[in-house]
Amino acid sequence: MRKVDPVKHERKRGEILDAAIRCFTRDGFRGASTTDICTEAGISPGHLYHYFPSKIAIIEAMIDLGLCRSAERFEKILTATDVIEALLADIEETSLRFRPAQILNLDGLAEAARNPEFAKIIERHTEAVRRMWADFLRRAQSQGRVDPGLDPEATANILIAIIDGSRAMPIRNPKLDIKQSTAHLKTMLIRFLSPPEAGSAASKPRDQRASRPLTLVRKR
Amino acid sequence: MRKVDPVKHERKRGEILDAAIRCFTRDGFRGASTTDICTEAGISPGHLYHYFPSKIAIIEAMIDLGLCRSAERFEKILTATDVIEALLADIEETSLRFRPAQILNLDGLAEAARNPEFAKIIERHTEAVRRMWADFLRRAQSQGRVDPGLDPEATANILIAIIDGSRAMPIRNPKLDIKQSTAHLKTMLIRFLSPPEAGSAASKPRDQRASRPLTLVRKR
DNA sequence: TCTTTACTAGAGAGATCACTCTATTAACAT
DNA sequence: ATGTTAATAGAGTGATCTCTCTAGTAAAGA
Repeated sequence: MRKVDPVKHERKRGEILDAAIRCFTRDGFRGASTTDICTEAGISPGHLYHYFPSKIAIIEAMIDLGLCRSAERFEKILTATDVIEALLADIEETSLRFRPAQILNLDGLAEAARNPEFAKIIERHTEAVRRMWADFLRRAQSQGRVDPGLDPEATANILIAIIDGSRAMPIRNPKLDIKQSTAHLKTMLIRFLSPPEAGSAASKPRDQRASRPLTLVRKR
Repeated sequence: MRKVDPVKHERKRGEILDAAIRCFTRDGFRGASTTDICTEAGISPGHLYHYFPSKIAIIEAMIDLGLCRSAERFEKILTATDVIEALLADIEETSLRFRPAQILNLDGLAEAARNPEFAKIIERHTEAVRRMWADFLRRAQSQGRVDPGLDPEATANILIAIIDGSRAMPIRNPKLDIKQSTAHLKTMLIRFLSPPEAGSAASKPRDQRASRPLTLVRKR
């Protein structure tokens, strides 16, 4: 009897999934057809359905993969000491510059808005991310980096909303000045999150004072 | 010879458009078919194409209508004296509570991300809204209500991003506490926008001091 | 070596989509 | 009253979509 080789099987599945991600990024969940995915992956329809039971299964696998990756990214962020710099670096790299993240994020949210199964996945993911941010905020609060008067969960919600919103920025304005936008986001976050003691001077110095004691995590 | 009655024609067009909006809200731009729209409007396909040359034309008309309505909403906001309260009232009513706005906004952005024609429309709209917010911010700055150190255009971009992000919040978390979220958004906006002089006290008093001199615009 | 089963191809079924074409009815101008 | 054209219906067209079915090939265990 011949047995299925799990390693080979998983590798092939991964290849198909990558092709599918390219297609979905290019044309959207509804715009990309299984035929497109087959062409992109260089396989036949029968072959595709040997690895995935349906189109929605491909999308779900893709979302799971995306969630894994964003969790990994988050772990990396968590090693940083400064919430604001960490968040900004993440926003600039992933939200403002990385097109697929912008598109798939929007597509996923739009789909979740009308597909209950999809919504479940997004809600679960959001919950996980919120918990991570809230934990981090709590830690930052106990270290005096973040205003202890802010509710961590609600603040995490707002941070997530800011990330979502920044993903829409380059779409709304393709000529967006990313450096300037990042700088303004930084100002906003510092003023929002800093403990009140740090906010007692004039506008510009206030920003500096709030961010100086924190380590930078710029990736480049 | 019989002439077309522009009033009657426009009224019928409007009815069909309303039906289309309901369909697009329910199923998305790609998910809603012309057959669905016909059923919803109670007309035949031939009839639909008597009023609109194509499906994309219906969507464009819908977006134009949305832009008109958001411009109207904005005019109303502009009559308010306080940016922050005005923005918050708008966010709470339109973004956090009004489902169609959440869905159609996401769908429109997702479509714009891959359809250049669509992108043009969204970009034009965004530009108009940004100009409105920037004007308002400038006025608020000259009145000492908003930190004059903030660049109005860049700040407007961020406000738009916040609005976009808040529209995703109820989708990411259907059990969202809207009151609490509005309160946190308010804290964030006050700390972000207030002139530096207002930010010299402790956390809670700071919020109060920044918001007290401004007139409230609560709709209810 | 031989059998079994995974791997792979591709035709095509059945549904659905955006849209067209033809035909009928109804309202206005003369 | 009558001709002209708008308003409306609905069958149908060709394209495309997801997914199935049959069948051939290759590899691993007996």
